[in-house]
Amino acid sequence: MAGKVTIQDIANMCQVSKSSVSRYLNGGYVSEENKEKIKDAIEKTGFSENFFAKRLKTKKTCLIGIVIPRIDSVSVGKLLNGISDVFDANNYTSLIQISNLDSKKEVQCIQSLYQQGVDGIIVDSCGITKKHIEMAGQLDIPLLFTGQKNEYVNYKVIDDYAAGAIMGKYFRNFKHRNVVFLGVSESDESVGIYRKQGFIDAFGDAGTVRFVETDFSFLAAYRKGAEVMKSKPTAVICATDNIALGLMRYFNEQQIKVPQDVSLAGFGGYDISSVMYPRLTTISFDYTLLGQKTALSLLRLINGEEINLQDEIPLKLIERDSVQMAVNEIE
Amino acid sequence: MAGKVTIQDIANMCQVSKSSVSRYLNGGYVSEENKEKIKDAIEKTGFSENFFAKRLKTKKTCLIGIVIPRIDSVSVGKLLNGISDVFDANNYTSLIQISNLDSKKEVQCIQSLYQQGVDGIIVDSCGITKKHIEMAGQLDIPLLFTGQKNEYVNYKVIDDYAAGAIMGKYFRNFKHRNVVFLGVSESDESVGIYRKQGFIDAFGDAGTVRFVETDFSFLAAYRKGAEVMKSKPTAVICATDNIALGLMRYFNEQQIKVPQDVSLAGFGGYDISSVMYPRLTTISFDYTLLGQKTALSLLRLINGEEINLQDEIPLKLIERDSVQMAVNEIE
DNA sequence: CTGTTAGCGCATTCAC
DNA sequence: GTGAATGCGCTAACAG
Repeated sequence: MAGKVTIQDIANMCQVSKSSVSRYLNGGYVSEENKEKIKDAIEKTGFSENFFAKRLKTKKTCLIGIVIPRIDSVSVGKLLNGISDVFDANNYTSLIQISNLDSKKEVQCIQSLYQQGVDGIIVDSCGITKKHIEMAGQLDIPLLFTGQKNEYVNYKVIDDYAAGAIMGKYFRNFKHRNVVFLGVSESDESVGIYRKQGFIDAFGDAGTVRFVETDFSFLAAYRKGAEVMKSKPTAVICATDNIALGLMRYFNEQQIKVPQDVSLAGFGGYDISSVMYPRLTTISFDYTLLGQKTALSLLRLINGEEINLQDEIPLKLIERDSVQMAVNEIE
Repeated sequence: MAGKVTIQDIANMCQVSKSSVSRYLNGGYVSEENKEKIKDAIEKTGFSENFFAKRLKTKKTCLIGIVIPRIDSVSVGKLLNGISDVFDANNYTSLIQISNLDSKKEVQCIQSLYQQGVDGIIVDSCGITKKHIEMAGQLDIPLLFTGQKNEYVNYKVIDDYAAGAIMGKYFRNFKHRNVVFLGVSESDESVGIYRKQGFIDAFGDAGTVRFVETDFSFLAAYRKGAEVMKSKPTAVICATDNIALGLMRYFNEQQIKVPQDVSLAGFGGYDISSVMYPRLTTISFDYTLLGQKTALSLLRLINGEEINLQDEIPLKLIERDSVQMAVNEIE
């Protein structure tokens, strides 16, 4: 029965004009006396304002669009948590659309969100194409990317190159000379290129890095086990914790001991990596913080302010039990 | 620059009235000639209708509210996937709110969603309180619960009792006589009561079932390891795969072999359970299907149709490597 | 401090 | 078939 009462109704009840009610609602000048009356009437009727009318009038929709690649991913979950922390606090509601890791669908989602009248859009992208850049230029609302970066658009990302570099230096110091980097396709620039390249550059001439390509799933990594071990590496660095987990299963089956027979490391710092056995050494990304910063930045953009693209998210190497000093063969 | 063009603008361009444009948009009578002109104008300008104005006018918002307990959970992710399958296909957009496993917040989310003018709400609840029931009665839009059930509200759930029963029968047949059920608090009726009770009833007088309480996190389960093993059970049944995973870490550390020393099983059928070593025997729930059915049911409710509460989701026991026949001590 | 007035963009009578 | 007129519920000048 609620929901049908309008500000006109409560204006009538209080013998005031609806302007006064509107002012009451929006913090304008209203006499104490009327304030009381209006407050009572609102409580009694259970009145709630009509968002559509309000938005139609004010142009500010207080709606944010978010495009994510998939929903069932730990990192996306944390990112979303961070984002909603900020938007909840600022009275924005978010419309979430799922691109299913499809770049084309991603563009469609942006379109659809735009049509819904959102004030701005966050895109957790899996690959920025020319089409994305084109849209970013055409739309009259701000677009902010995360997950991937590109010089022609606004973005807020993890510093994947730096993360790779930390890991590269770590394994170099641990005297590993023959390692495998189990990574993903370069179509995902962040993980496929920057993260890998950071590792390679920092590892430098310490030894050889062989690259094996897989995707983000447990299963694919598990299946790559034999190929990974072909070169008898002393360590395997996986582009994500998930990948490490899949490989771990292969190791278990083959009775390959971690870290005695081979060291293993990942990226991500998911909860799961601390509950595996052995616990996985990894670089943790604070996706929740990334989400918060991304949301904050979008808000700035919406208000016409500038944002700082270089404001990076802290990275932390979490040393656990899956890596040991290499026992180098006599050469 | 797009987004500002209204039906009035394109009406002017075509020398027709905006009524005609509106008719064109909504499939009313328009002459072929005008149809063409309007179509061209729309394409040229990139016109898109203002959702708020439309919704203000038509009352149908085509918006659905969804309340979930957390975002970073596999089951919630799958559920959401199923839900969005259906809503995407029916041109509904969803507003998602996160309750953080807090019953009070859940009610607030429902309120907030209602105020946003959604046509209906799906609540993936972690506990239905009197407040929930009260709201369900007051609101003039349909409310559909999932995750938890209650005789006073509409719901669509997994049959947790049946799932527990399948597991109970399984362990009974496998001759286990001294087992531990590592479950969660009864405040979560579905998992805490029905799932457990189903197990106990089906296991029956085959032996003793000791109950140990934990929460849904890996870590808590890991910490309960010692308490779980105190009674030297031949099998541990965990209320979720996550819980099994946490316990597994304890077993690994303690050199307790699964399934040789103790059998282990979970509920959920998450991907992760197939990549653990040993692979976890579990009961898989099709959360995606549940999501689809839930969404479909809400649509029916919105259209004033009846829904079938008893239409259950299929359950499947997935036998893998973590359970073996009990080697019973001579008695 | 308050009421009156005028739209926001659209769908929908109702005459033509 | 089409256009003019009306109002959805609300905010924002504007004069009082």
